[in-house]
Parts: sequence; structure tokens; C-alpha cells
Amino acid sequence: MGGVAWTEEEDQLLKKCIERYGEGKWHRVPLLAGLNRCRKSCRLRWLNYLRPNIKRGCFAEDEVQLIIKLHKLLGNKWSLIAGRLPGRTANDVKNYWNCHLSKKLGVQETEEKYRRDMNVESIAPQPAQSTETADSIEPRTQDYHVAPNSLPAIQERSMSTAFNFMRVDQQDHELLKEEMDIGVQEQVDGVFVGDLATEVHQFGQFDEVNVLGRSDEGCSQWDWDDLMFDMDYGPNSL
DNA sequence: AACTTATCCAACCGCCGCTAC
DNA sequence: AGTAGCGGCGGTTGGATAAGT
Repeated sequence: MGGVAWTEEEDQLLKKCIERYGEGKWHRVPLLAGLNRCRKSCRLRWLNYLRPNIKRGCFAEDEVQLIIKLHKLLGNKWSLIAGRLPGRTANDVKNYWNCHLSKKLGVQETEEKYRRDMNVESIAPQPAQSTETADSIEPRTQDYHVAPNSLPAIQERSMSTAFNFMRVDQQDHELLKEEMDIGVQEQVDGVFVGDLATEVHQFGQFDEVNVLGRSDEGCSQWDWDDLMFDMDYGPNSL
């Protein structure tokens, strides 16, 4: 293992401590539980192994598909992805991705890139009504940068700091609508807005959809109402 | 059977943002 | 404003095990 394995005795001590004092206050847990472990180890052991309702074993096909879709949209936001998979931990999802999916999808991307380079088949999605040329489109793999939370617009936002900001392209917006049963609720002057009005951001020359998602741990089930969208078609398409 | 290589995954590490002082 | 302490997160490590030779 990556460190010293937990013993059954340590597990019991930690479990009893959490049952008695509750989660949180991790800095006190080692002392209260009588464990010679750091706060982080205790927290990790609880979250990834001892916590009730943790689902173990192989990932089902629908879970795998969901991970792929969410990773495409969210990037390496393992805790967010795991939050949509009841019983799965961020560590589980991360490990599964690193062991299984990254290689599998890496091969697929390589093949797609080869086809692109060879001009065999155009697979890069084009922004709606865009006047951009194919040459001006960046590789698709670069379309999923998670914009840093430090974006000025986000900093100005008075909403919870637990919101994450990311961008997806229009194809994924359609994918979300169709496969995750999310409806775009309004359209005003070509700008789609969700439950809450959000600013329109523009990244370079790309048309985009902005997604805001709450990352609190309470969202352990499908609750896509937490997601809000706003779409910026950009100057190139207006 | 013995050895090597690949894979899996629990645990650790370092960083970040938030809060309180 | 600066800083220390905390919870939380993602990346990485390395031991256990399986598969291959």
C-alpha cells in the first residue's frame, strides 16, 4: 500500500469515535479515538472505507458511462463525479479512471486524432452558426478546461464559493439535455439561462456554455437542479 | 516452480481555500 | 493585512496480487 495499512482494531476505534462524536473536527479524532494517525488519515479512512453505505466491487456499465460523461464535462473533479454515484467514493472513481478508463479512452482519443490528422473523417464538433474555420478550432481535448475559480467574474459572484465553474461546448450541452434530462429553461437573445441568472463569460473566440455546479457533499444523488447553465454564443455567432 | 511484469487500490503528500484571530 | 489551523481535494506512491513467461 501507499502507507501503513489500517488494522481491524484501528478501524473499530475510528468507527466508535465517529459514531460517538460525529463527523468533522478531524483534528480531534486521533486523540479522541486513541489512534496514532494523523487527522487526514482518519478522515480518509472513514470517507473511503468505514462510512456506511459505501458500495464496493466492480462498477456497473451505467456507472462507467456516467463517469465518462461526467469526466468529459467536469474534468478531474473526482469528488463531484463521485457525488453523482451513490455509494462510490472519490478515491474509487479516481482509481477506476486511472486504472481502466484513462487508458481505454486515451487509445480512443489517439485513434480519433489520427483520423483527424489524416483527414479521414471530420469529428470535431463545430459551434453552432460559427464562422470559424476548421483550422481555427482547437483540438477537442482542449475544450474542457475547467476555468479556475479565481476568474474575476466568479470572484465577484456573491454566491457560495463552493460553486465550480467550467465550460462545455454545445454538443455536450445537447448531450446533457438529452441524456441527463436537463432542460434549458429560458432563452433570451440567444443566451440560455438556468435557474439563476449568471453572467455571460467569453473565453477567447469560442462559443461556449457555462455550467455552474454546487459541490457540497450533500448532493449524493441525482440532483441536477443544482446545475445552472448559461450559454454564450459569442460574437462570432450572433 | 520460480521469476518478471502488469495491474489494482489504500494510503500518503502537498496544495488550496476558508475561517478565526 | 497577515497568519495559523483546519477541512477538503487531486496527484502520487508503493505493497499486494494476478497474469504472463
